[in-house]
Amino acid sequence: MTTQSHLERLNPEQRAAIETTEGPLLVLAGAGTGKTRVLTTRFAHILLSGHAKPWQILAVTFTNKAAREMRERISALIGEPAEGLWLGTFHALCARMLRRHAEYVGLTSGFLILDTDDQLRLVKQVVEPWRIDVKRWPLPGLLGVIQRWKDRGLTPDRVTGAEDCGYADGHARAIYAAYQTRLRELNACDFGDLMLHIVEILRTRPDVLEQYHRLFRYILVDEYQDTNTVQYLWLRLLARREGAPSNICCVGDDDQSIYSWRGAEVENILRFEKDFPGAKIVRLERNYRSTAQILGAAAGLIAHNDGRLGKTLRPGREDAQGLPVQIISTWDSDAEARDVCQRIETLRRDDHALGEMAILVRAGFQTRAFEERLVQFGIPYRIVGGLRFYERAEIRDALAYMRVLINPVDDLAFERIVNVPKRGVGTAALQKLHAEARARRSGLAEAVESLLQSDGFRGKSRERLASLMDVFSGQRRTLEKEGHVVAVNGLLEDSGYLEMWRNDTSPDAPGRLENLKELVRALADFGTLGEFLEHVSLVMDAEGAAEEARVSVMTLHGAKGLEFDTVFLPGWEEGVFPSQRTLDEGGDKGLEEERRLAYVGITRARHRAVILHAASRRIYANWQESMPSRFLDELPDEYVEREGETPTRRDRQDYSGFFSNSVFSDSQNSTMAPLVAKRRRVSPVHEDLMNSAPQIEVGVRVFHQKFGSGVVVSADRGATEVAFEESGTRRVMSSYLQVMSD
DNA sequence: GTCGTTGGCATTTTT
DNA sequence: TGCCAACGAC
Repeated sequence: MTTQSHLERLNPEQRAAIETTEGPLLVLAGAGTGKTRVLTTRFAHILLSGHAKPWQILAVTFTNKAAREMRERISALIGEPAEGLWLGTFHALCARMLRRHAEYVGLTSGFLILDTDDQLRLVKQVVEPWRIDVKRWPLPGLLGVIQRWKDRGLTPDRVTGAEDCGYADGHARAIYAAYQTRLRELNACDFGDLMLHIVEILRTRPDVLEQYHRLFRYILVDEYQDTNTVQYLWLRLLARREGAPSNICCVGDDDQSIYSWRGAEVENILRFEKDFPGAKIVRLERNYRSTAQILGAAAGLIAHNDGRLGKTLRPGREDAQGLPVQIISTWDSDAEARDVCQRIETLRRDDHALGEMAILVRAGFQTRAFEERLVQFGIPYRIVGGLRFYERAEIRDALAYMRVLINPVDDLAFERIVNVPKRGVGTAALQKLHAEARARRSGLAEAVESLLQSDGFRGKSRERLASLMDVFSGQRRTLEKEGHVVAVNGLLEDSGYLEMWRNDTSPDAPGRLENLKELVRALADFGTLGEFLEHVSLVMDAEGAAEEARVSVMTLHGAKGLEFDTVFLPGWEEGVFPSQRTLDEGGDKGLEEERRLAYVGITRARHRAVILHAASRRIYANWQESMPSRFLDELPDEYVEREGETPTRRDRQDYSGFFSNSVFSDSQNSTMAPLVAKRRRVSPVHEDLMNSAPQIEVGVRVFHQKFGSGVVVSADRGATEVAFEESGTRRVMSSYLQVMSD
């Protein structure tokens, strides 16, 4: 096996990114520039050229999917299974390290990893002495505050008073400390702790750090732009070795940083050269995915952001000429969905695979409209995202049963299942249980046994709880004798859990049973139940069933890293995209992140990108007028084609009042926009209309298709405020108003 | 303790 | 508009 063969068919930049093995290296990899290929080939290159043994390379990703893909591709390159590598997600790798040194942070190596439900249950307990008004300070928000601190590498003692920003009346820091104490008592970690604890250990135990410095000769990091502060600290601790070069290679794209709200710090990538002196930077700019038009449109858009490291995607393919990016204006969100479906239909007739089309939305609520239409059109689709496999209630329940099986003092799990199926244990009984457990200084399960003996339960609930405890002890014996698959089957059966779903008449019950079957099937792939649970808490994700011929509907965030022949990008309207909330909370930074999200969206497309916006959108209960997104104006004209145009911001002034006595009679039939005019090609008829249009002024009576008649309260450029008779005062676009002649 | 009703509410979510 | 959570009635 020669190294050379792997370096063939790489462009010079990719080659440089692979062959520059020594010293810090930042690979700025634009969308579709062969990032994964570089990462995996680099890994293989280091191995095959004898620079390091497999276990001396640390390779970090964010998602399990990325880790899996990398592992597979490395296997293919080196011609053997890639096992025993330090390759995985930040969290999985940290968990692995933490199991080795858990005692330094007051845990044992068998610590439990909590899911979000557990966290909530725990914080609920912890917060009690503070008598927090949970209406004002919802607990998930409190957990969010704590999580942000953990993202930044702040243990409770590192949180300053000023940081305690007032959530929960300034008690957040104290609650955080108490929460951490409880976790320790339970020998448990939440996700944030996996990073936080190991960083704390590396910070305070030079001997441990030294151990890893000797171990890891090379570090590879994927999606560096998405790292948060703890992750950055962890990498920096590991990479900066005394008297040796920092062989850290970070691959990322500052233009695709879209997770700041989860604690990601774009600054990490922007600062790379300062953090790692002598760093080299390689830019991958040749895009092998998209047509020149798509790249041009995306480049024009992202150029509006400041503070970029700077990178311009160039078409890398010969056949890169293609269609312009289409911008479609529609009357309302229904028409938008209909339009997309019709286009999908047309493409399908022309033999385009449905699996190669995607509808990428800004927010989850947008999917519903598409779902309905797709059903109506009979187009197979799948909603990607939503609840992942292990987040489903039945899976969590089953896992909780398993956790109690191998660990009778796992109170969080026990609390979850003690009354599922119903065993007559409500809040009162639960409180009694907690009291008993506290008194005996034992777990809840033991408290149940104790109360059963002392007649603490009556009637049916006594019977059922006794039976539950018997099932657990019985299946624990089975576990030893016949293994975990048999034991778990027995447990779920005898506890009545499966029966509960069989008796459930709701339409999703069969699906849930199917999921449970799937879960039990997966058990067999693991040697022990403990291994399985570890895997599940860190790694298990919905491995989508083989790529079917379905249109994908997902959020822009969810689409990162994917590509499709055709991408539909609906809802490009001010307030929706860019999202009003981001604008309010994040200001200019927020806007830039939204723009990056738009950039991510466009660059998912290989051949066709279709952007849509609607003039009127139903959000929850009511219709809202919406302006075209400013991003539409930022797309360079030479790469786009506008159709069914409503005025964009740029020409709103010219067009306002434009349609007074007209026009949009057949909004229902037409998937075209209400306005027939095409940009920059205003016909004489239209000009005529424009000139003769009565002015919309304050006090004028107007009519609006959706809101009926009303009186203009204020008029300002395109946006006009109208007091409607039926629906109150609203801001609407004046081009949708007809002036009523008295 | 369970069931039904009401009222608040509603981005993005790699682990 | 539709969902979930918290509360009140049996």
